[in-house]
Amino acid sequence: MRVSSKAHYGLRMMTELAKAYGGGPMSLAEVARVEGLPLAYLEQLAGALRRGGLVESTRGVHGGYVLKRPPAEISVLDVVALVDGEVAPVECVAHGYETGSCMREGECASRPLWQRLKQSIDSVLSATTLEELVADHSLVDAFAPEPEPRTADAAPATPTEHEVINV
Amino acid sequence: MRVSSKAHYGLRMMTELAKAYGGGPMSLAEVARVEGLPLAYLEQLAGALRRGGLVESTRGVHGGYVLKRPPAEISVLDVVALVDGEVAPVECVAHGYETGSCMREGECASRPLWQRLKQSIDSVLSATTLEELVADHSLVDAFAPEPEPRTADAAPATPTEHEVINV
DNA sequence: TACAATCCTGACCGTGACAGTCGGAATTTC
DNA sequence: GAAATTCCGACTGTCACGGTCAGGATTGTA
Repeated sequence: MRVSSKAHYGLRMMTELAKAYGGGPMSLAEVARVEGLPLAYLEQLAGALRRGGLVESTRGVHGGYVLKRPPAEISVLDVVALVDGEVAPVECVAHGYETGSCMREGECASRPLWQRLKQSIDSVLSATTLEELVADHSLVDAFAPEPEPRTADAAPATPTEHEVINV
Repeated sequence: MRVSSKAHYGLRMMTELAKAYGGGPMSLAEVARVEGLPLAYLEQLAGALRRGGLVESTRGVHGGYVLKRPPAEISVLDVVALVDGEVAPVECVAHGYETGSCMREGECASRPLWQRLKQSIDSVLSATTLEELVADHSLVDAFAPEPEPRTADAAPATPTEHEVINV
């Protein structure tokens, strides 16, 4: 139940491109420098994002990458799905699943659960756009130098935010 | 973004124990037979569940495992967390995370997102108990001998179930 | 025209987690 | 004592992940 750092890197790259949106293309070398990520690795991820239609590339001296759609129209899910493959907690709720290939299908007690889980994850990830990410970021820069010290030691669970699921 | 089959196995085992709840202990050999899982592997998982306080074991000829709490009071999250380790999409939102060990902390644009995601996952997983799992299951057994033949060829996605998220 | 900056591709590789096995010890019942 | 069980540690094979490398293709600039 982890987000791969591949996806994480992809997201950071896309965030940079989102910041640069409107201007000229941004080179991977620049992204790698700013974010402190290995260039050669970014090239792979960028390829996936391009093939997926999220970015456009131009070669040559002042080349680089540009978002194909405005940041507000690219969700985190779009990015993660492209670099990481489809997000599905278990094979039988994946997109291309063929009925019957699991056996246990009739007796499987937990499939509805996994479907709920996938729904929930998809919902959260598709509700956040690149625009919001860069917006949050500048916000964090502006305010909140310290992240609000808790009174007592932090409680492990946070049942107070249960309604967060109704996005 | 997958549930390991470790967690899946653990859940299947716990479901069996939930069915057997109220009677005597159930042996792993029995679980392995019924669920078609490798015994030696189950032993590892059972150990984790026992150390985590979810089950109780008795050795010897009629020994086996028993749930320590009624199925209605054990959530899927309890099980997954024990066999799989804490469920956190990314390190910096994990339970034992120490502030400052990430660097990028100030500039990190996506941490709130991961926190939302974790919340969402936790919420779904802790909302389902073992009791519900076995209940769903018997329901499936009782009705629906055939999984309702679709009229046309099955549609790949199921956008009709979007409201499934509001559980 | 040469060169430098880019994208682009495929191959390669080390490490670690996962899934699973094995052998044997300890405990209990019959 | 024998059989059924839990318990434990060590071992292993496979595979995805994270990352590197070498080189080719394309394009702007001097």
